[in-house]
Amino acid sequence: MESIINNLSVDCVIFGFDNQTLNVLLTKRELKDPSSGELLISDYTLQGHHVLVGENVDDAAKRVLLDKTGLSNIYLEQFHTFGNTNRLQKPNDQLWKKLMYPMVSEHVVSVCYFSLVDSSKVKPDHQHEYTSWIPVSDLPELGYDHEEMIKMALEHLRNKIFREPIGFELLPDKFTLSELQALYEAILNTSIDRRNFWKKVSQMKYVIPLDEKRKTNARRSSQVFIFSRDVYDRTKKEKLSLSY
Amino acid sequence: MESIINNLSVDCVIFGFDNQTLNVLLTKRELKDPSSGELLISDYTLQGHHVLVGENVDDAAKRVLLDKTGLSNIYLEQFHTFGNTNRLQKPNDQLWKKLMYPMVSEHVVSVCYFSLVDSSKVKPDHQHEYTSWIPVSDLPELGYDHEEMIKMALEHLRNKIFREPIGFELLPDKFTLSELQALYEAILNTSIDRRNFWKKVSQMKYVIPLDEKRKTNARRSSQVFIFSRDVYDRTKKEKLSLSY
DNA sequence: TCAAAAGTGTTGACATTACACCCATGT
DNA sequence: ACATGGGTGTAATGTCAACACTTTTGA
Repeated sequence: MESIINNLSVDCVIFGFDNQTLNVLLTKRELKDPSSGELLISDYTLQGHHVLVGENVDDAAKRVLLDKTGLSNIYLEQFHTFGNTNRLQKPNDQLWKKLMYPMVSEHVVSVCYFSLVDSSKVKPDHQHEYTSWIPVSDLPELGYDHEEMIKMALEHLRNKIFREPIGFELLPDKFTLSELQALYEAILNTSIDRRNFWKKVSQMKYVIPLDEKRKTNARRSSQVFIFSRDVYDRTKKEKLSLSY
Repeated sequence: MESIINNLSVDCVIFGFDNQTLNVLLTKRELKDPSSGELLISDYTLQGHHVLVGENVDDAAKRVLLDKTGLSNIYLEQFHTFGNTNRLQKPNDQLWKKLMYPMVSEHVVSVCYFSLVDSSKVKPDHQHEYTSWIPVSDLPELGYDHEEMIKMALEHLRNKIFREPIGFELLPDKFTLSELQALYEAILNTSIDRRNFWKKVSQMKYVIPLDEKRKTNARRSSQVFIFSRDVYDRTKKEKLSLSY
């Protein structure tokens, strides 16, 4: 086993979308008193781990993502580093540390990433008993400063989704406009006019209609689209060159 | 002297504006061969230091800022953490480390901040011989990954200045619209129509005209404005509540 | 046939851009 | 008097939000 860097960790806020709600992947943390069976700790945490000796911090995040979802090459972006000395000082966290990780530093700095995955691609064997998708609108009690992390990640996601086409990372390759709209509505926690949304998206040349229809729960079957990063990158460059 | 955390540092990209160009505060790093007098190292670095044991990372950045500019309570925002294992491996950096900081870790992770200051407020005694304002458009050779840091900080600044009133942090409390416009033009590296700029700014209720004029180099004397964060925060809240 | 979601078009409000013009004043 | 930057207005264009209407098809 490779050795860890004692005072340095990464945490990943992994977002997924299930056609209805925006979820985050959390792991249940439970601790029972061995004699009485009393539940001493019962809360949730993000997916995280210490950085290994000789490992790039970004690679540590990729490793955590691969370990917990079985996925690589997916959207992953560092958004903030949490470095307060008191971030591990809540009673639950102190108890957990004392019993499970006694040699870890008292001041662990955590570099935090957010990730967007098509949750249908997360392999079932990685969704084991302690890890599950939880709606961001209904967060349970969280360990450490992980609630703050999720809130901040969500804020980042909301800001970024206006300017960059990252929403598609949360959907299957092929999607309908209703699905895309439901995604935006879930992330922004608002409702969007269907017709204006259609108009806006149809102007985006990088959202490409296929010669394919799909029957959803609607009466009428709906057009299927894909997102093309190639087209996006090209049209984006044009835009930039025009503004100069 | 307090002890440092071996593998953790902060770096500050401190921006200043001198009515003409956007500058960054850099420190000259020189090393001469004691016998031959040959210049072994001659480049620049950002303002940085290791985090101290028991210190919040944000506080370390504030400390660096206070040490290097004499200022506190100024705009400071974390924007990225640089954690690659190879970030200190350039020949200059290895040589410098070997001679000056032999016991520091080979893998130092640096949390990077950007700061906006009114450069007229930076105390002269802090601008000692090795520290000076350098135009961002004409960067010298930089140590470590500090060029990448400055580039990324500038990118952040450019994105953020559209959405939040942070430009004012770079100006004296009282300013004219020409000064404000010159600032935007310097940051965005573009030219803005004077009349449209005026219109846009006069719609911002948090940019308040004073009963005061100032003679600049223009024939006519120009109106003086101040920025009110109070008004901004209040009108911002209204906006948010309307959008729901 | 009718309810429900897919798809299309029109309009007015508002913001952005590109200009033309006058004002005050130091040289 | 005139050049220079300060200050004001107006028309064209583009973007965004609100809303009416038609199409398809399962129940």
